[in-house]
Parts: sequence; structure tokens; C-alpha cells
Amino acid sequence: MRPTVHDIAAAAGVSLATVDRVLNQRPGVRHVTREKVEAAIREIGYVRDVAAANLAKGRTYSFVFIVPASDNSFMHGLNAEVMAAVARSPVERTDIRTVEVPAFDPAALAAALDTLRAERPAGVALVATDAPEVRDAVDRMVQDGIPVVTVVSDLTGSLRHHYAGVDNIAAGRTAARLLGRFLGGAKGDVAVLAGSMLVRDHRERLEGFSAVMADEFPDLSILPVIEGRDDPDMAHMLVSDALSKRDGIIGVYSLGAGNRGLIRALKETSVARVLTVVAHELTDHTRAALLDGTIDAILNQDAGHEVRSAIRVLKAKADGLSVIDAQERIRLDIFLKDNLP
Amino acid sequence: MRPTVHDIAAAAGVSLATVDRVLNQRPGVRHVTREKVEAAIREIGYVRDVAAANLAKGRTYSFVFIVPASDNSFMHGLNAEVMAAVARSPVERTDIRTVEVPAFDPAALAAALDTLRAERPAGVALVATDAPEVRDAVDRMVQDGIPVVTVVSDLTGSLRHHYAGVDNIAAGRTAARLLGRFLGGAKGDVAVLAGSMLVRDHRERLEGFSAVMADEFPDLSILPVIEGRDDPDMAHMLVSDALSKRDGIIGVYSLGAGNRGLIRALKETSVARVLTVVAHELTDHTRAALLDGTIDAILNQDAGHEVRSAIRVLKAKADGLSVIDAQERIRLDIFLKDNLP
DNA sequence: CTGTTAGCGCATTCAT
DNA sequence: ATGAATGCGCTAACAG
Repeated sequence: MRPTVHDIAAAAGVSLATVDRVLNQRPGVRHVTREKVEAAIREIGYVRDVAAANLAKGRTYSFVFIVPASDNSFMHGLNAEVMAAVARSPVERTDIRTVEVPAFDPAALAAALDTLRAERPAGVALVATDAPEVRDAVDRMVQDGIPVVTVVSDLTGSLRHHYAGVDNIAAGRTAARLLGRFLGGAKGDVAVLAGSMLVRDHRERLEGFSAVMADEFPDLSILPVIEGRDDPDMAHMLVSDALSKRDGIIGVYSLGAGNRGLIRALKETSVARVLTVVAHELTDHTRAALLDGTIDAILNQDAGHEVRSAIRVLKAKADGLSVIDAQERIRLDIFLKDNLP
Repeated sequence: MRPTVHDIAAAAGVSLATVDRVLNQRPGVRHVTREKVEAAIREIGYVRDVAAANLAKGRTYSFVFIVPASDNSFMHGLNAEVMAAVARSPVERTDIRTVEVPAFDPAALAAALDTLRAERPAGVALVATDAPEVRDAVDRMVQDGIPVVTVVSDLTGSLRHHYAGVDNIAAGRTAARLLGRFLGGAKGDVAVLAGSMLVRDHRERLEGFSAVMADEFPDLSILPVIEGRDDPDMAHMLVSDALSKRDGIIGVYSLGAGNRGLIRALKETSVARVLTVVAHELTDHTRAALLDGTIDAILNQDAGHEVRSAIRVLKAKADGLSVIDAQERIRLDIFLKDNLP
């Protein structure tokens, strides 16, 4: 049998309560007594039974997800995953709820964080908007002892405990190599469609993409970035325009959302024209486009994994446990038409 | 508060013991009483607290991993992951151990299964060798009420409860498309290196690969499969031989293990010769080869994920719980030099 | 400062 | 066929 608190109490010649006090680093124990107990813990090789501890505590951890109120397929998917987690939450001694904030609105996000802080939840997960005021609000939360993890979009320079999302520079680099290799040494222009250069993920993807393109595919030149604000209609208009004006375009990299519009624009171009296209995020639209050949590869982040990972990390943080790092790494999924889930 | 056994006992007007009996479908309850209790359970919306149940039971589940004694990096990695799980196991009320059996030896595997069955473990995970005797042994185990999951390589047609591994047909198809697109319309031969056509995963990868090659890349012709038994030395010899004899080879698909030998052979070929190479399994060797350009893409299955998934499924089976399907899907990782973990 | 005691939600004897 | 009582490993009042 594994050693229990009783064993260590016996070994140290103290009572259960005292053992519990040192185990949970609570005050009210003389230094010598504490040492004695700690020695016993070490010698016996005790490891706390977390399940039993949680049962005794009766406490259920309340976590909050702050998500942007964006109307695109990816965010809808993310929301659905959070809801699925909410549905499972009673079973896992957690109480999860979501708070919606306007998208790309640092002030609103910071305000929401500050309001939340007063309620002292056991942990907070947020899709970060990269701005100083948000970073400060997050830092205040962390300094108040509340675990914070960022999801999808990170907030570097902040004190957040963890980031559950993909490496966006690597994503951009990967997109460049796929596009470059698929184009097999052809010479021409590459159009890049982004949501907004104000968002950190998009900037990073572009940065990675440009770097590899410059280093390894000098025959391909990147046109000025088209900013479609993740809006299907705007993306459609801008891409159509670009395609009609520049017939040197042989490749397209869509690094943001709003792919519905891009796909429409692509389908409207001359059938004689062959474009190689790499896009981000697997949705119903991009999936269909991949299958019918309009898109050649899709880079994706698994929202379900991100949400589950965020919760695991928050829970581990809340009861002082460690996580399995490899399990919490969010990978960049690459989908061709053959390996769709 | 969540309803407990006490609540349902009160609601049904019976004792805790009776509630427990119907909850765990044990005999000794009159039909009417059972109905009454079941009604109460439903109305109250009771869900069992698994942690508390396990605490009360005190039982620790003993799981066994049967792994082939293969001397290649992938199997070493798999073993390491199982060992990591063993290290974590005391914390999770599980007792995991491994049993090694000779690779590609159906009789030995079947024998090991039958021996194990007598010990009645709480669950078994195995890397299956696809043979009737193995399938029968697995079926006997399942019929004895022992949960069984296959890892890495499946055993279709058997009664195993779950398969923790990638879709190998999809993997082969993906390899074909990557190779075909990377070769960009060139004409030539493609060499295929496999471990053994006796294992189902290798057969399936070849099947998927051949299908896409035939359908979509008619200018590439697949040479007869080289079987290297996942052995580096044998692979080295056979691949060197093939490369020297056929100078029409412009692409290589390595669908098994033993890539150490393949890589050596590739590096020994003339520097003037450009080969496009897709291989399976990320190991130290293949990672280095990807980075130095010897290999162009690596398809991978995350052994850590597979092991953790197998354990989760086994545990869920053992205490009659359900799993999150999406979480247990083992994806096909595609690594280019830019998105290595 | 330290110890006693009573649960947390459930499973399991042992009576009845 | 049913119920009362005890304990799993740990925490948290409440006493001393």
C-alpha cells in the first residue's frame, strides 16, 4: 500500500492535524516539529492522493473563459468546445463559465479582467488581444494569485502562466515551405491575405512566411499584404481585385479567418488559371475547398485540444500539480485532402 | 450541490446499501425496489463521483502493455513513453507494467496474451501483429471480460475495444500526395521501404500510397517494395543496392522503421543526385535528416499520445465511463523542417 | 502550538 | 431482500 497521512503521523510522532498543516504549508507549527514531519514525509516516500484531498475539500474550482464575440467559423468552433467542456465540468469538480467581450477591443477586455478579478475565480483563460492595458490587467490578476492562461493568441511579456496555442512563426514558415515546394520552382507572385496586422498571431505568421520565402524561394515574390479584417465579403472583394489586376499571381497564403470570401473569389477566377493555395483553420468551408482542389493545404489548430489543455493547466495550477509538457503542446496540424479527420 | 447517494436513498425511501446495489447492478434487489431507485436516480439527475468511488474501492487497476522487442528508435520511444506512464501510475491508481515479446512473431504474441489472461489484469494494450492466432487470443481475452486496446498497429476483425493509432491508409495517401507534389510533375521511379508486409500498418500505408500514386501521379512508378524488417542494417543494404541499380529513382517513401539505415544509404549516394524523400516516425535520426535536407517530410504518430490515450481508454473501460472521442483520435503529424516540436 | 473528531461520496462487510 | 455501520485518504472545524 502507498503510505498515507497516518503513516507519516506515526513516523513523526505527531497528529494528523499537524501533518496536514505542514503538508499544506499552513502556519501554526513549531520549526522543529515541521522539520520532523518533513523528514518523515521524505523517508516514507509519501505522495498525496489528490483525489482524496479534493473529496475532503469538497471545493469545486470555478474557471472562466473570456472569448471574443467574433462571428467567424473558428471562434464559433472554439465556443462550441468551451461549451462541451462546460457540459463535462460537473463531473470534474470544476465550474466553468464563459464571458464574451467585443473582439479586438483591449479596453473592454481589460475591464472584463478587472471585474472578474474581484470575484476571485480559481483560474481564467482568455483569447488575448495584444495591448499594454490587457497585459497590465492580466498581470494584476496573476499577482492576486489567480492562475491565467492565454488561448489561441498569446500575450508575451505578461505574467500569464501558460499559452495554449500554436507557434505562429512556425506556422508561417511551414506555409511558405509548402507553397514553395508545391509550386516546384516556378517563378511568380504570391498574394497574402490576412485579417489585420494589429493582431499578434497574424503578424507572426507573416513574419515566418516572409522569412522562409526570402531565404529559400527567391523566385517567388510576396505582394503587399491584403487585410480583409477576417470578413468574408471584404476578403472576397480584395482578393478578386488583386487577382484581376496581377496575372503574375501563382500562389495564395491566407493566414487569417474569413476564408469563405477567399474561396468564392478563387472559384470565380478563370478555370485556366492554376493557383496553389495554403490557408489557415479547418472549417466547413475550407474543408470543402480542400476536397474540391481549390485549396491545396490547410494549417490548423485544434480548438478542442486548446480548451481541454487550458483547463488541465488551470486545474494543475490550482492544486499545485505539474502537467505533462508534451501533452500540453498544441501542434500545428497540416491537412491535405487525404488526412482530414 | 450535486446530488449524492444519500439524496437518492432518501428520495427512493431505501438505504444506501440498496442504492449501491442498483447503481452497481448487483443482485439481491426486488424488481419493484430496483425500479423505484432507478426512477429516483433519473429524476434527481444523479451522476456518480468516480473519484470518491475509486477511493472507497481502494482498488488500483493493473494494466499491461505488450510491446515488441524491436531495436529501432520508434519502439524505443514507445517504450520510454510507457515507462513515463509507469512512473506516473501510482498517482493515478493504476499499476502498469510491460511485457516484451519478439517482433513479428504471432505465436509468441498469442502465447503471451494467453499467459496474461490467467492473471486477469484490468486491461491490456498491445502492438498487434496481424495474424489469426493473435486475433483469437485477443478475442478470448475480451470474452473473459478484460478490456483490450491495440496501439500503433490494429487488429481489425478482432473484438478489441479500441485502437490507439493513426489511420494508416490515410498516412500512405498523404505520403503519396506530398511526394507527388514535391516532385512537381517529374517523371521517374519511386522506391518504397517497408518493415514487413506481415504487419497491418505497413500494408495499409502501402495500399494508400499506391492508390494515390496510381490515380494522381501517373508519371511516377512504384518499384517493388523493399522489406527491411525495420532493421537499420538490412535497410541500409537493400536501399543502397536499389539506388545503385536503378538510376531512375527520384523519390523514396519509407513507411516503416529502421530509418537509420535508410539515411545512411541516402547520404552515400552521389551528391549530384537529388532525391525527394518522405519517411515515417520522428526520431533523433529522422529529425537530423529532415533538418539537413536528406528527408523532405516526416509523417509521425505521437507515441506519448498513443500511450496516454490507451491508458485513458483502458481506465474508462474499467470503470464503465465514456471517453471524449476527439481527444482519443491519434492524428497523423506532418513535420517539415519548420514545424518540428 | 498541537490533537481530536467529524465528515467528503461511495463501497462493503455484517446483521436483520 | 434490505439496512446499519465502518472505512478509503484527506481536510477542517473545534478543543485543549
